[in-house]
Amino acid sequence: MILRPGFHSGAETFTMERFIQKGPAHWIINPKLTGGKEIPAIANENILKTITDRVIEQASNTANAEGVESVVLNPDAHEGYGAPIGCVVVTSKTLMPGPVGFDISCSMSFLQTNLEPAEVQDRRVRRTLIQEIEKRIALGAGSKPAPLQKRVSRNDFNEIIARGAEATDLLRRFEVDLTWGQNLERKWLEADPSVISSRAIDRGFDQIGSLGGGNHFIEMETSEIVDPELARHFGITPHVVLISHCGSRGFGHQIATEFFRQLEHEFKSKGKAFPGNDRELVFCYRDTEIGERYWKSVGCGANFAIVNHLFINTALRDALRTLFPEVQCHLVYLISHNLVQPEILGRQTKFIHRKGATRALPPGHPLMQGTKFESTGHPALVPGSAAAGSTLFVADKNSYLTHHSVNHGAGRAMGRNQARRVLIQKEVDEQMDRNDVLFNSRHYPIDESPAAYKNYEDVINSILEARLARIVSRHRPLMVLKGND
DNA sequence: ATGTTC
Repeated sequence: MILRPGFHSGAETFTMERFIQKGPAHWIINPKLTGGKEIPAIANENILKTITDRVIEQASNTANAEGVESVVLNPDAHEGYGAPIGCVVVTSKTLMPGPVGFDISCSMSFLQTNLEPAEVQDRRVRRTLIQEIEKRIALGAGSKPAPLQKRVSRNDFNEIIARGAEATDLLRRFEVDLTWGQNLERKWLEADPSVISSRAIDRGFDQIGSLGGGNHFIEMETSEIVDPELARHFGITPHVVLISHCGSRGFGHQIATEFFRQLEHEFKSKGKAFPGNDRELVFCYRDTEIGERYWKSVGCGANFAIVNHLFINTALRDALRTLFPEVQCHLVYLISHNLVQPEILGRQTKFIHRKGATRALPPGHPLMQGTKFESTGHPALVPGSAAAGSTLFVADKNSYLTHHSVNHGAGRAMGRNQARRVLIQKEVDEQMDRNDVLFNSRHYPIDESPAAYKNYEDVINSILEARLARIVSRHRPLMVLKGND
């Protein structure tokens, strides 16, 4: 049992169990801390220590919001705005912009190549590849139109946010490999550009095909196959892979900002209290005018993010081709971890909000019917850090505990300001050097240092011990590109 | 996450 020292209640001070164990790496937050709500947390004992009082408070605030039926914390849980990052929130009638996040449909993608690790071992080869990628993909905050973006017209942009990966003629024109579309989730919400503000379109227009900053990244990694049968089924081989993390840039941010503002105004004008007195926990009913607009808007954000990611993968393929003209690339999967989607839970369709949570649907799930993942479940990629690399999972028998989700990463162990205070730049850079991981800047962003994240092995072990998911393959970094904000 | 403060 984990004790919470110095818990204050009125005049007395006592210790209280913060978590109660339900199974291997499976706990609930003590209902006395959550107004009686049962909030599961997936964590081994080391990870449990990273679930701070503030995360518990945010999880409790979210669970007690009108319309919320379930909140679950994954091992990467850490403080967010409104709801913690690394959580799943289930509703039936309400939609919540907080448990989706500002970066609507932020996603991971996994591009399998047929390059041998030996072919990119030479540092000069990797250095050249970094330069070729930088020529094709804008990195960092703001708008720095890249070659692919410059070919996008206003009409193209409208089609991108309306149809996403189903805009096949457009994608063909941009030389996106259309076979990649089979391995991503294209049936999104009912996207409708007519509800999107001109400001959101203006912000997004210059940014399609760009990476962004913060924790977004592109990494080249080696592969180690753990489950040969599943790896073969997914198309994963022991060759070099390119994984990337990016979202909907200023477009999704603007959409989210507008809904937070509108809903805050609506709550205030009706004299309605914010859940947990936190304005970032505002919500709306799906069957209202604003609910309808949010639904259609999130669809547009998801479509932007998908095409953004397809453009990035196309640019990565083209960068590889400059050195390896015959290289073959196959998109294994592209999956969002910031989204609300309708999914069947039990017998009913619910709104599953994943905020920094990766969907991991099991074999036989209705949404997998007719796909190559029907008999296996789909791949769920969990990046760790530029030192730890990443792991590709598939759902295991207990994935129902998290409504079929795993964490979206290692999760921050310290805030960005704290990281800048306590970490030493020279040591961060030297660690990358020791690991022979090349990066695209003079200094690795210190607030993105592996040391700023939770221990990846503990995070992975939490997933495995809880039997949420099992490992298909593991990947170690060779080089990383980040926006230098 | 983000033209990092309506």
